[in-house]
Amino acid sequence: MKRQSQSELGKFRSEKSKSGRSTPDNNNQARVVRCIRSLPAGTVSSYGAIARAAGWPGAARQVVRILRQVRGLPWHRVVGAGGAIKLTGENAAEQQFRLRMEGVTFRGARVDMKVHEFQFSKLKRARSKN
DNA sequence: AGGGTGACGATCA
DNA sequence: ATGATCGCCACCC
Repeated sequence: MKRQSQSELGKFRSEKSKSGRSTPDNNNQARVVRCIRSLPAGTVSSYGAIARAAGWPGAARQVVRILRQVRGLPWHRVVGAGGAIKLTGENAAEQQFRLRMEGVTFRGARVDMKVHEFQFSKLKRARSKN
């Protein structure tokens, strides 16, 4: 079912990118960076959620790329969907450590999203008339 | 141009 | 919970 949403997003994106793609992905990158920097300590968000919040749905993998190249970002506050730590080995351990240091709690191996997932303002959708 | 690659995401067996 | 698939995106040969 939601499988379809991915292809639909794809269409939406490609059409839109064909018409309004004046700036490659610099703008997107800038927005993604802002979203990541806006994450308060003790909260987390997912790659996909960041992408959507930045108005770039479906670009979870790009979020990762940005996360890797832009230094100084609170990278540990970005996890996989459902709160999964996607890094491996030492890196995963460090991310978990950093999160715990900020008071983030886990449910098994995943971050307790119910409690720590940052809610990006969804005014875009909410403000149908404002 | 064509194919491979990821700190991804959703589904299904 | 785990692994396989398939879709998606920009990069990098």
